[in-house]
Amino acid sequence: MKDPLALLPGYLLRRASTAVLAELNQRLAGIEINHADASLLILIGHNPGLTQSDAGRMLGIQRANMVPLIARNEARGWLIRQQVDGRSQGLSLSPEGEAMRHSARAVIDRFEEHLIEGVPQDLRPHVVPILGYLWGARPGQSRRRSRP
Amino acid sequence: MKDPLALLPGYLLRRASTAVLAELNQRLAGIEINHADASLLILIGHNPGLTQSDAGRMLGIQRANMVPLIARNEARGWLIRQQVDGRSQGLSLSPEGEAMRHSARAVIDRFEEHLIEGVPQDLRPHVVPILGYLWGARPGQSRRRSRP
DNA sequence: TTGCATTGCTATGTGCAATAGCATTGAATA
DNA sequence: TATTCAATGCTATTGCACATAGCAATGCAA
Repeated sequence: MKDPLALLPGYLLRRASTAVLAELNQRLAGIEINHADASLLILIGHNPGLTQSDAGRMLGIQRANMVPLIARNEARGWLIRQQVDGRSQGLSLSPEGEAMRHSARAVIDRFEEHLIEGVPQDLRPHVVPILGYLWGARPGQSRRRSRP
Repeated sequence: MKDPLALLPGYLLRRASTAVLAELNQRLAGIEINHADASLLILIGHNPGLTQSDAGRMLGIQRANMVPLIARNEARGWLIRQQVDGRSQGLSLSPEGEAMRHSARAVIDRFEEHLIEGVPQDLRPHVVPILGYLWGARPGQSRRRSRP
């Protein structure tokens, strides 16, 4: 009953990701939000006026899939859109959105702390860099591609 | 235009996972298989006679979701089930399944190698352990839980 | 001004994971 | 041994994340 997959970084990455995401969402459910909405609020909070398309690019979400995400957060009273262009809309947080962003941020910070505690102390400084390399090293998936 | 999420392990983990998985599937598409089926074949190849439920537990897939997975791989002529019990079925690979497992394994090994090349040499030994900790440290998601 | 890229959007399909429930079967216990 | 309980494989359904194709309106650049 051995697991021939347990040494494959790709496999471990996927298993770790789903497990970690599941627990994060479980915690975020306590304040009635999910990780996608929380990420959006945090991103907009740090970059008010950001365009819907730009936000999608930074979050790795396609334009088409941004529509329900933005609509949902606007309907919840967290997001405000204002036309900057004939086509672009600048996004910003309402006061309620700002409050929610703070709450989410607190939950996430607590969770990240808990997460890192599962890693032996001497390896902790390497966690973020390694994940960054695993992500950023993907050619064609780079964070700074200009044309899809 | 700064990214306030870029330092969060949980966020990085998710982004890295989706990016890596996408590229792996792209490569596996070259031999007409996806990562889920490939994982199954590799697992069964190393553990012939494994039960459908056991395989699901090892792969983190629920019983209900194993049904189409097994059926698909049986329909492809890769998997063989034989009743060991009135209820359990032992899984094993057909010769074609064995061949496909080898091909998949080769693609995956090449990919993992490519993946690890994106990580600076001095950090490489830490990749698998860190991912293991991030995964295995999840309480309630442990690899060795007996009851769901 | 005319061609082209961008933006936000609709519609749609696919794959993965989760839940609830079911009949059959095996195992443990009284 | 008979009864209870858990496990197995399955159906049916749901929700979510992600992808593609296409569209009208708009901005930009040659």
